[in-house]
Amino acid sequence: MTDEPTRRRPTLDEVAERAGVSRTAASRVLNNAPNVSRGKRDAVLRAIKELGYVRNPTARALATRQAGAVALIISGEDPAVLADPFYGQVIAGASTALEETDLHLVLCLATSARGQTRVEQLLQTRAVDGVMLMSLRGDDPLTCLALEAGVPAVFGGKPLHGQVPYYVDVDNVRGARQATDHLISLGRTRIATITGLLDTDVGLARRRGYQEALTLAGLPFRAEEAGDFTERSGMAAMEALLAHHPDLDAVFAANDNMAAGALRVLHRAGRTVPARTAVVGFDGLTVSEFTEPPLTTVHQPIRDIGREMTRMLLSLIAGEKPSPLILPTTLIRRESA
Amino acid sequence: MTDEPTRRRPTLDEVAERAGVSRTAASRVLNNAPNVSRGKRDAVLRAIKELGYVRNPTARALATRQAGAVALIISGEDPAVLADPFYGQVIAGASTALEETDLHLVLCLATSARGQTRVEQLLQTRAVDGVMLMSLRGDDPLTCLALEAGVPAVFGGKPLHGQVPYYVDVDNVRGARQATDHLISLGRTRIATITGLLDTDVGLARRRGYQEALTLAGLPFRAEEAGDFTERSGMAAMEALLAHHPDLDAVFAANDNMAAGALRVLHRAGRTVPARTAVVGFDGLTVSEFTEPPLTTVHQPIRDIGREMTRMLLSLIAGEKPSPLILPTTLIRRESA
DNA sequence: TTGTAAGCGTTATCAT
DNA sequence: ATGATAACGCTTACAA
Repeated sequence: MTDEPTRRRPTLDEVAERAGVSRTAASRVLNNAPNVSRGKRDAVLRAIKELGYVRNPTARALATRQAGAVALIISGEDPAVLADPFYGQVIAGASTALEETDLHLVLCLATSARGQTRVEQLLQTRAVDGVMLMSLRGDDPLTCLALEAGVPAVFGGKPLHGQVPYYVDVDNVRGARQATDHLISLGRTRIATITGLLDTDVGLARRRGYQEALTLAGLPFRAEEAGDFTERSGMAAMEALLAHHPDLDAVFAANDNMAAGALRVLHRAGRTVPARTAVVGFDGLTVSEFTEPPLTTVHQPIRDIGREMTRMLLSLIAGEKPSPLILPTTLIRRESA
Repeated sequence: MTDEPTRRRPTLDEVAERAGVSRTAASRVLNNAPNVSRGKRDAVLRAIKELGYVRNPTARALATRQAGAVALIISGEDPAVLADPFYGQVIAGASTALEETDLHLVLCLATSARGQTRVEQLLQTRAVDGVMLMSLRGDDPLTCLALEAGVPAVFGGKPLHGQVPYYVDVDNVRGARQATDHLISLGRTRIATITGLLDTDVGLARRRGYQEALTLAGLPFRAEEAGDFTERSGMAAMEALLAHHPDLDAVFAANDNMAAGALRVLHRAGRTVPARTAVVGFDGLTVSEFTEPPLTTVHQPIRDIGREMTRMLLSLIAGEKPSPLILPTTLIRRESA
């Protein structure tokens, strides 16, 4: 019972010796290879138990040339991006998917010069068996770096420029149209939008969905203000919209955070929601249930995005050629529109 | 310019050969050891550049017996814990602190049986050089496992049972008292609380702070309802409180999420905030700025918690004996109380 | 300052 | 089925 604080842990050789077999045989048992007799297998298993052997993952990694880990790389201007609960969901999805395997998840924030550098090193040294990349901005050098590094890479959301072979995305254009169409079906005719970052595919796609819906409905009114997906930017954008277009009767915000910011501004401006101004968000985060009023929003299956990115990456690592995946969005009607 | 898809990468031996020195010398340059002549160093550096050498972290790890990574382990019932933006902040803090080093961050969710098992393996195989553990429940086996595994471990928040030598925490009792005292100073006398999980130290400590404040103020009124830190539980708790104590005039919720849930219920019940019922939360998450009305809350420096846990772990890994750290909380006055 | 040689703890190859 | 033997790519005494 008295465990030494740091006793050297047994090696496979010691297990083999104790079991009276070769190290090779012991290794075979560990990797449950077929070609090992019942007797020896049992002996090895017993020795492992008696010695409390655990295999050294690093040595294994060196010999197999597999890192035993994949990375989730989150880009952005600022570590504060993680304040967005969106990422937590992606991480949860990825993490759950990895539980089936024996791969670890390493998390990288490429949100500073130093962070970028470290990600580059990660890619070049092949410290992981594959990478998932999220929230890349338009000209993010990471896109190329990842592609050129030759490690399996899947993207969360299409990067803005260039083609990437493997990605998981949602149909942002369609989602934005669902949102806008809903507002139109409510009889709104002066619908504004708070866009996301316009140097990202999501930002652009959601704006396009908004524009298409209006065009198809033959509505001439247009009013756009750019945000950056944060609540604060949503407030600023809403203030600007109100200043320039006091006659607007609805707003489509490109995500829930910005919609929440917009709601505050509308409230302070004394404009009732939805009576005077209807609001629709995008994401379906928990926050959208607890704004006042609760937000009508376009739900995207965020956990699934993380899960599917991971599965796609595993498939890629296994040498397959998976197809890109587009997940569906659904409109959730609550009280804000 | 035509890079082969998978060309074998040069080894240190090849660099050494090219530079016309021993592998040992090359290794010394890499680890910028002092004992290597200017001339050889330059030659090695040049060879590295010409060959595009990057050192293999796995081999290095095997030789140095250091994994080159630390883990952040998040416990809980359900991967959904990550929906709480709280963790994103901790991760951001940890990640930023690690940028200074060459350690990677591996993220583990011990939120399922499988997840628990994998964490155990992580600990036993020493796949990381140290671990940070968060949100441990009262009898979480992880506490002991981590302690017994003999890997450097720092806890985020004191575990409920037993003593742990290294942890970073905030003064939850004091924070809760700040909140409750504030309500008292507002003239409220029938102050209820929505507690957090009562098998965690945070949950208990914040309840204690609430109780102490009332006792010191000589207020007899008590009304408690337990939540689990989620918005939904905050709603349920608020409903129960309203049912049993319709005369309450203030609520201290043990975190912002639950406070947000409470606000919704109060609103639906037609009780104005703060006029009829004042509300104070805890955390100071972004969400607290965008509830209606914005939440008065006890801010805790979440990013700093992540950062300090990391620093403490690094210090521990370096063989030092850091002292536990208690970070301060501050009351942020907004409109809800 | 420099290099030789011996690890680090596995897995993979190839006879037997 | 079995076991030597040679990788895997780096660090680190120890000796010169």
